[in-house]
Amino acid sequence: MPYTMKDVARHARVSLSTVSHVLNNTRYTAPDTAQRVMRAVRDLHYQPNPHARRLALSRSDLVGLLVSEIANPFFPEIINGFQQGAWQQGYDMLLSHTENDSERTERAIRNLLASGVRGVAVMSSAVDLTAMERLRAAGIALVFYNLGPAQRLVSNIRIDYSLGIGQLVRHLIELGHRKVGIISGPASNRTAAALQRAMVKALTGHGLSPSIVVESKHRVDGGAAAIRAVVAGENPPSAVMCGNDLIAMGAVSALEELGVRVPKNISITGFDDIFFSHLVRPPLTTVRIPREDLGRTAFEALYPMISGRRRKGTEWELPTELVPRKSTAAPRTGPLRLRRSDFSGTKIPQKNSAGGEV
Amino acid sequence: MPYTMKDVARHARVSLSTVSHVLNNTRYTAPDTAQRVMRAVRDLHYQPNPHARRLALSRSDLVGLLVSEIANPFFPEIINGFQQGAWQQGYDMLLSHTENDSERTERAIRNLLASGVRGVAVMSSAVDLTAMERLRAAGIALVFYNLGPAQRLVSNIRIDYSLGIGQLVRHLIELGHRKVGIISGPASNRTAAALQRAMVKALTGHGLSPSIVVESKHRVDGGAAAIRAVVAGENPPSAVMCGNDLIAMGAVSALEELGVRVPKNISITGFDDIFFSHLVRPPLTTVRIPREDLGRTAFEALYPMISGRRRKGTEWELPTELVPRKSTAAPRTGPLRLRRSDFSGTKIPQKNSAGGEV
DNA sequence: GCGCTTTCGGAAAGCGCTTTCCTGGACTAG
DNA sequence: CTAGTCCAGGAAAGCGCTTTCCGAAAGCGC
Repeated sequence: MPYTMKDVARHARVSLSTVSHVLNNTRYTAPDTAQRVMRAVRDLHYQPNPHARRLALSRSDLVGLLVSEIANPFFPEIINGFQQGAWQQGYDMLLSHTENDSERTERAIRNLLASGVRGVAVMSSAVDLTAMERLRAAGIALVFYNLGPAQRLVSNIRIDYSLGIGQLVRHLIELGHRKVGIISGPASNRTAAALQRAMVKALTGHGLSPSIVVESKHRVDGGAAAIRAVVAGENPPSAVMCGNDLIAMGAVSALEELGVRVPKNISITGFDDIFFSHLVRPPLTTVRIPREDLGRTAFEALYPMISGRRRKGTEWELPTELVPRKSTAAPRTGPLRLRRSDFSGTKIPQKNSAGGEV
Repeated sequence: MPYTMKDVARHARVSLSTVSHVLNNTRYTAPDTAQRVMRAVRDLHYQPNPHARRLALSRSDLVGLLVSEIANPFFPEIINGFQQGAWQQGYDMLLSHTENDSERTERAIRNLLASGVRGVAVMSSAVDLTAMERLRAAGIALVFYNLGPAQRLVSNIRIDYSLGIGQLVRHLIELGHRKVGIISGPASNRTAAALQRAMVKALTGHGLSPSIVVESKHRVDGGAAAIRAVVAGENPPSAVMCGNDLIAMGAVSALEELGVRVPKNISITGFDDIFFSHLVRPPLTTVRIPREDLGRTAFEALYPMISGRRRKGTEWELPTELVPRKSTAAPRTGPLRLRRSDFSGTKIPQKNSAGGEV
């Protein structure tokens, strides 16, 4: 059995309340009394019981982080950044993942609620907003990702897609591309829709419009299917911008099966700059979202609301940035030749453990 | 403020204790009384306060999962499997990551201890064993990964490397390889050492011995550096088995920079079968560790110890299996030609956010 | 040196739950 | 009809902490 506060009090020859006050800095205590307490704490390796503490406070030192899937390569850095921020302020993180499953989401929300988290960062746009409303109704601060506007107890972090996408489009145009296609994420996904708008707008800004727009799941298999549709059309584009890196990877794989070389015959770009995007062949030209910052910012956005400083949320914005690699090059000169697919290439599993839906 | 048990009791016109007993099934209650209670629970959407519960029980329904880094692609499936298992038995998971940082580890352990977890699965071999002893001394059940033997409160899950490695070596030999090199993980890492032994033993079983053994960090940059050392030697091997997939990916990248084609000029194999290993070019021939099972088994191993059924730990074993893909082929016929590295290839960051140290 | 304020330690209630102990009533047996 | 036996449900203590309130001692001005 670990030591309790009573043990510390006895050891330091003070009362229970004094120990608590010293530990929490909640009222002035004579220096040598405080010293005695601290000594006792150290001597006994005393650790306050967090459950008792939370019960007594009837509010916790917990903040939740809700992601869709742990296995999604988009999240790890966010988790780290968030936790770092939380720890720095003496908060603890409760990590929940929904796996895009309503039962699991339900359970996660209940858990969050019952644990008395002070705030929750919802780093997934594929999450049910009415469930979120339940949290807010319970007085829990929220921070969303690409949802607006800020309101009471709700902050919002907007990703400035236009910045990175602007650079990307300029990059493609400088390479000589004039026919650019888009494989975007599912239209039902807020983030994917916003990204697609940014892409179209950037093209329009240069007097272009997308030669084709295809929708795809944010996954490798989706990208493979989508690119087949793109190149099957007559006069396919010389460059395709994908809604995330996984789509792009799937596209590259499928193209290889079709005998189309990337970037020689067609340029492909990703989005997110997940860790593996520099490992695939060719390394992906993509746009980076500063994900560690995103996690840290998420906590920063939560903090004023949960520490009672300012209940009203605020808007945050994070930039994006082009990361040029090897999957883009000057456009091909002749027409695109496809090899009749013989299905001898890499099998791409239909259901991947690591999707990319965020 | 959420409803409390008192509210439920009032609503159901029974006493507090009856509610508790009904909820926990801890003594016989007349059917209609129980019904009334359950109705009240549903009507109020009552959720017990976990902190109060844990305080009262002075033991929690928590099990810890300790991993080294969230960002490590080795862990996501393990986390999922473990959580699944825990939830099924009504336990909750506390996820901690050490980031291979002693301060963070210390904090994680303290946290686990203070939260009163009943057991901890330590799914990282790069973790300080004396710290683990502290947990065990506190009566917390442990399950390790590739550490033996089982003892009081300590179970162990052994990965049967020999199975998959045996298949892998046979695969290489059938392709015609006779000179096989090894790039293993750091010798200081239990798991890496065990894997290396399995590789050597499998080769020996076929009358071969490794033509060269190089040690590397379990990371992409380590693999790149290691393969350079391997091919720099005279008469380099025609196939190289790597200690994990990241090493293999680094090796493939570095070889490409050197103008060496994989698998045409040299065969490279990985280990772990992380998600991305089928996405890199060429898709990696590797050996799969059933990681979701591993996570689930970790909880299963913990369960008898924490439920008081059996304090003594047990030994578990999980198989491994060859996953043949495209990074292996018949050996080259002529000598290995290197292009003088012009450093124009992909830059491989020295410090990756996602290492592979487990 | 007296009455005032200030300072700081301690007692005690309460957070929401579990669990032991007890009691009042319904039943059974003689 | 009475004594003994069950059985369902309630009262209350306690888990380890926070926080309010109280009071003793010290400090101060006059």
